Amino acid sequence: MVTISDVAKRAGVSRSTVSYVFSGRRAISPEVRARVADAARELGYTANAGARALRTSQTRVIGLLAQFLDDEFAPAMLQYIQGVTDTARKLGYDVLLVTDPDGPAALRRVTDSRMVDGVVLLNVAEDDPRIPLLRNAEQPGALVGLPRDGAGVDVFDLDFPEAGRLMVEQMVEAGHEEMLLISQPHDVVERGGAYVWRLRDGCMQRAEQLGVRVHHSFAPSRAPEIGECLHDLLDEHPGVTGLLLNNEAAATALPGVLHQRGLSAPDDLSVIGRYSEEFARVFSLPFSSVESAPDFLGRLAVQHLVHRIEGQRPHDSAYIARLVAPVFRDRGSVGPAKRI
Amino acid sequence: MVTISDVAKRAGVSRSTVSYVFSGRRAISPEVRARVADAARELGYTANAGARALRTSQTRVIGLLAQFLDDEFAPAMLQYIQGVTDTARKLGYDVLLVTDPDGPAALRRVTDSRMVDGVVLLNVAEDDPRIPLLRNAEQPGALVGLPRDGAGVDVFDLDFPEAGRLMVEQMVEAGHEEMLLISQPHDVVERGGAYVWRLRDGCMQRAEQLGVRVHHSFAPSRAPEIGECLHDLLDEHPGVTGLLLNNEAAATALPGVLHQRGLSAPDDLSVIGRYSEEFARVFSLPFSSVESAPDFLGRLAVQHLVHRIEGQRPHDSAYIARLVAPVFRDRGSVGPAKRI
DNA sequence: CTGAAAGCGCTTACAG
DNA sequence: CTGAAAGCGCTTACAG
Repeated sequence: MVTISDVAKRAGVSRSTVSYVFSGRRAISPEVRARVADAARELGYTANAGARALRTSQTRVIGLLAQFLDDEFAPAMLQYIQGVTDTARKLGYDVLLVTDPDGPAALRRVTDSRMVDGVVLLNVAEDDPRIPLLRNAEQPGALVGLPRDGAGVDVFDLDFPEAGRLMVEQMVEAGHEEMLLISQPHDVVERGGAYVWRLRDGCMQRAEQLGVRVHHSFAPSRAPEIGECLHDLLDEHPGVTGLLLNNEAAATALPGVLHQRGLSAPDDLSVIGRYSEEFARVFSLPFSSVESAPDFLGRLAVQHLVHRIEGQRPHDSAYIARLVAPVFRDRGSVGPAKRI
Repeated sequence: MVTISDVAKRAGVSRSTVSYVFSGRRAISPEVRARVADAARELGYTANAGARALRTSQTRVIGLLAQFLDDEFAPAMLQYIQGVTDTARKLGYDVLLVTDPDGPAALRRVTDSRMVDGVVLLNVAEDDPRIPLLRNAEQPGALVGLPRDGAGVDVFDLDFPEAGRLMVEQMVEAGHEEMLLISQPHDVVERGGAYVWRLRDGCMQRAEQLGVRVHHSFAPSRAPEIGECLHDLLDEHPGVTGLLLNNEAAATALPGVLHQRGLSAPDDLSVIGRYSEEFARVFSLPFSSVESAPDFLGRLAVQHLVHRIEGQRPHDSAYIARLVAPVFRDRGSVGPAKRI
């Protein structure tokens, strides 16, 4: 292994000079600079990350705590992860991906041991047990997902109530008066997945204001159960003319279900989902949707986290809670209301 | 920040004793052990990862080099990543997820700086430029994917030629004589994605032996292009009674295409895909398939890597190249041959 | 413009 | 059974 001493010896300078050549924190004569650069290149020198971390208390690594839960849809999670890793790399950080089912233990491990300079939390629950730990950690934290108490961390999430309102408005504008909202499984709510009822409440509130009816149901997030459930729900609600989906698995299963029933959107039924453009593309989903912006949220979280890490924003300056406005993406699946 | 010195002071022992209590590498009297444990707990001590790495030359981190390429299907990649992270954690390792588009630079960065104890490479190309670098690195490496020259690293992959043969055999057994194999886009082959032609050659060879005909076509890996392409291919090959899919996007788009044409499997057309059980579940794919075993391959790679890291297998002892036998998963989409 | 030295927080051979 | 000391490879205040 080649160390800074090897480079110094070969270039005929001190170790500190080598260090300064790389950091640029000191004026170095052109000749010395060149000698050092040559020596480093010839020997293939790269600074030892552990030594540098020990000395500077900086690892240039961000911890990403993500879980692939049974009741959530893994491909949807992936997009947040991509947003985080891509942005981190652009800002010069690597990502430690921690998927340990015991989130609090994993968080403590990576922060206490100082493996990371900051942490991004995904799958945030309303009373997420990781948040108090993160608040007490010396590293800053950013969440994707809105908890009850986001003090001490920066929070980024989709404005789910607004997403719910938007869905209803789009349907009502097209003349619908009876809709069905299909949410994630109730397990997600029990686990503290607040986005489920936040979107639902937005729907219900707007529906009341506009004098229309929205039924609500939790539904499985796995195939094939979700398909059967969709059939049952359609049977139970013959008056429904519009479907609102806050459940990615339901969105992916719906084309097959409609086919089996000989229905199509928007001719027989209008549909609006809540998922990202990329998700729609990957799953060839033909439904209009409210954009969930996972890549954007991941990017925001990392950008603000790096700001705090690098001290542009002091550790205790005002914390952000930013709700991203949902955007409606029209794919033509909302038409006039028709009883099936 | 609480260090080993703080614990030593509080427990009234030397720093070395504290260290030995944690490592268990030395007999410690029960009283001292208890005092140290109490002090550590009270102060919330965790060893500094950078200091430990510097001293021991071990980080307990595995580098995972993965790319989300446009011409491959991201949700399929995810399963390899899950296999790797889950297994790593079970064996006591964290995972540094590196998705940098410049693979060689990223690999050099994480190995030369000693951020990781070993590396797993995904998206392995036939002449992957990362492999010579990995061979020269001091850390061991494991690949998921078969390169032309796997010397110096452990290699794990599905036995793709056998997968191709198996697909043909299953079809022929059901009476099919004219099939169409739909592969990943040609870009993947150009990039060195050897599995594409390995599976194809297996198909073709077995087809010749059995005296049947297999057409072949590259197809896009993105929606909606893949859907149109499937329509065109079915138009072009009216004599085909069996479809073989080595293209995940094609598998996910096919149900919609069949529906649009008023066809169903296996009544009108028999279908066999190449994807994992989990993938079939997530995308509700009704087609029989040859299992691609991403979780198993990820697990194997990590297990062998950790073996090398921990010295159970010396760095230069015989390298493994293990091809996992494909398994046929019958979902009932192969029936008697019928001209459409 | 450059160097010698201290010290970050650990682990482990050496000594008792 | 326990401690004092060396040293891993860096960076940076101190000194010139």
